[in-house]
Amino acid sequence: MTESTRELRSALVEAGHRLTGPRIAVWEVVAGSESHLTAEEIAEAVRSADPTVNLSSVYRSLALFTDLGLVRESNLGANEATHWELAHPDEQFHLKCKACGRVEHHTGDLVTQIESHLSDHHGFKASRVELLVTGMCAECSQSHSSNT
Amino acid sequence: MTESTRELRSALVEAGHRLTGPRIAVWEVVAGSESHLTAEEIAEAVRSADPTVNLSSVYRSLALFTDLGLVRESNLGANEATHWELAHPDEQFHLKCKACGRVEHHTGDLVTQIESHLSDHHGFKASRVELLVTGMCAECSQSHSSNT
DNA sequence: ATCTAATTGCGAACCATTTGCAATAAGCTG
DNA sequence: CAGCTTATTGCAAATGGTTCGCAATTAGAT
Repeated sequence: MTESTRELRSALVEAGHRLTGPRIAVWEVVAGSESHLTAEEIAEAVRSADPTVNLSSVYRSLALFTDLGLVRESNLGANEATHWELAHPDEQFHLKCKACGRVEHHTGDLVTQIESHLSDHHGFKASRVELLVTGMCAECSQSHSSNT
Repeated sequence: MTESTRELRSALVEAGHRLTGPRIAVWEVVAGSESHLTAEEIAEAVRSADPTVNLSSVYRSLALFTDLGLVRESNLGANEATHWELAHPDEQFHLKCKACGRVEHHTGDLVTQIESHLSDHHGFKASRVELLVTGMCAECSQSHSSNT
């Protein structure tokens, strides 16, 4: 049993759930990936290890992991399927390049600033911040412009 | 013809589109509402003026208006239908109260700060910023806590 | 090894959204 | 105003992501 599976088990057991094959498989995929994956992509990767795992189990595992705070769900654009990734704090937000399609994380204290501002001046207690910035990444801006 | 319809017409004509009944109806609803509406809600309101307007026409009108920059599409939570509202600048972001469900706008320069930071330090040129803060609004925090 | 409830696979259901197509209507043009 | 062309519409069916009901399976406790 890998280290990451051990972590999963303790999280599950603590919340009164069972450690099962499909859950382990889904977890390994999400935990082992740097990127944001759709349920279908996760299912595909899972099936390469165990072809019997069903798509609905993938969805169910992801929903459970989300509840437990193990993974994070995000919408990276209207009409796009939901993407999942390993849980990360709110301060880490998403930068999406509309040219190459890559989605990166960016960490800054700006999100924290927003939270304190809202709390201090407007009595709004933020529990979750979702920030998606769409635009052109440095590399794509270069290649799309005729430079000196 | 109302003032708002006139605005719509010039935007449509300028882009080579026609001013039609369904488009006017959809526009009046969106422009006349303070809140974020789903396509279904818009269709319902439209039908009270003209019951022959079809849901697909509502979708098509909204898609067109979005292209033209007249309305803004937003995801206010995973597994929720898309919501539309009159176009507004990025600096105006969304505050969603998880208790009362209300979605408000909040305007601040924080979004602009993020844009300049990304541009100056990371070469990332933002074209659109979507910021959704979920939490408890001032009123709900009060009523949910036993205060002094 | 046995037992029970949680979990799974499966297929069907669901919901928001999109699409193909024939019928309609907007806005020229004369 | 009538005629014409093409964009737009209504309809119904298709789509795609996600959820659900249920019988079969399996994790983990005894």
